This record gives sequence, structure tokens and C-alpha cells, in this order.
Amino acid sequence: MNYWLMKSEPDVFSYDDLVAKGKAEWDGVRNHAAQGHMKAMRKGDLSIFYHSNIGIEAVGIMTIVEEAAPDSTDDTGKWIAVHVAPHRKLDKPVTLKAMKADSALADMVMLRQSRLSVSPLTKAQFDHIVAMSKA
DNA sequence: GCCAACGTTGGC
DNA sequence: GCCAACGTTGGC
Repeated sequence: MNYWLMKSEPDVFSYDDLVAKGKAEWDGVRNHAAQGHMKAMRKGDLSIFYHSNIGIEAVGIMTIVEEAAPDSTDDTGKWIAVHVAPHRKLDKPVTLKAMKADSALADMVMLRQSRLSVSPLTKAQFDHIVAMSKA
């Protein structure tokens, strides 16, 4: 099982929107590094749902329910998307500020490359963020 | 609104 | 293949 972190602007698509839909295509990713991570995703992997721009915090956990397939919003046939479903909401959001301040997360890919919308997490990093959400 | 980071485009 | 110009993302 692998762990990931995926960003969305909540005014476009929020964690609550995903809960309301039950399942959604994670489309519109147009970055090769992020695409590579999505291709590596397997059914049952878990991902942190992070709100960028507004909130700027991790808010929930989702499950990968369908592996990489052509992105339905793409005409060129070049890009893929995965499907995700809500797993559970975090008890308390974990802010970017808190993650940056925590030395246990110093090597997090998202913190090193702030513009990357899909990034991998180690199990330790994933567990740490979940623990922070309960503190 | 600004700016840093970084990806893409196009001229050479 | 290099690199300057430009556009976008995302945090502040």
C-alpha cells in the first residue's frame, strides 16, 4: 500500500464535494511529475486531501478506487486520471504552517516542491499527519 | 496584489 | 540543445 497527497482548491472541488459525490475522477492534472505519481497509484492506496489557496490545510483522507485511465477532460489522449472516494474526514485540519513547523515532515515532497499537485508520502509521514489531526 | 518556483514555448 | 520570455501555481 502506498500513500499520497493530492491538492485541490476547495472553491473548485472540496473534500465535502467529494463526500457529496461519493466517488470522483481526479482529472485536470497537467504536470508530468504528478501524472507519474498517479500512474503509480494502486487500488486501495490512501491519499491525504489537501485544500490549496483557501484553507491551506489537509482536511481528509481518500481512497484510490480506480487506477490510471484516460482523463475524460482531455482531448489529446495524453493525460490520465484516477478515481477516488472519501475514506474519512480528519478530526481537525492540519495546516501547512503546522506541517512546515514539524521536523518529522521536513522531507515531505510537497513541502519541497510546493507547486506539485500530486505527491508521494511515506507511511511515517502519512501516519504523522493523521496523528497531528487528532492532537 | 505580489512574488518565488517552475513548467512550457519558441527563437536561434 | 540552449536559454530567454512568458504563463501558471500557490503561499503570503
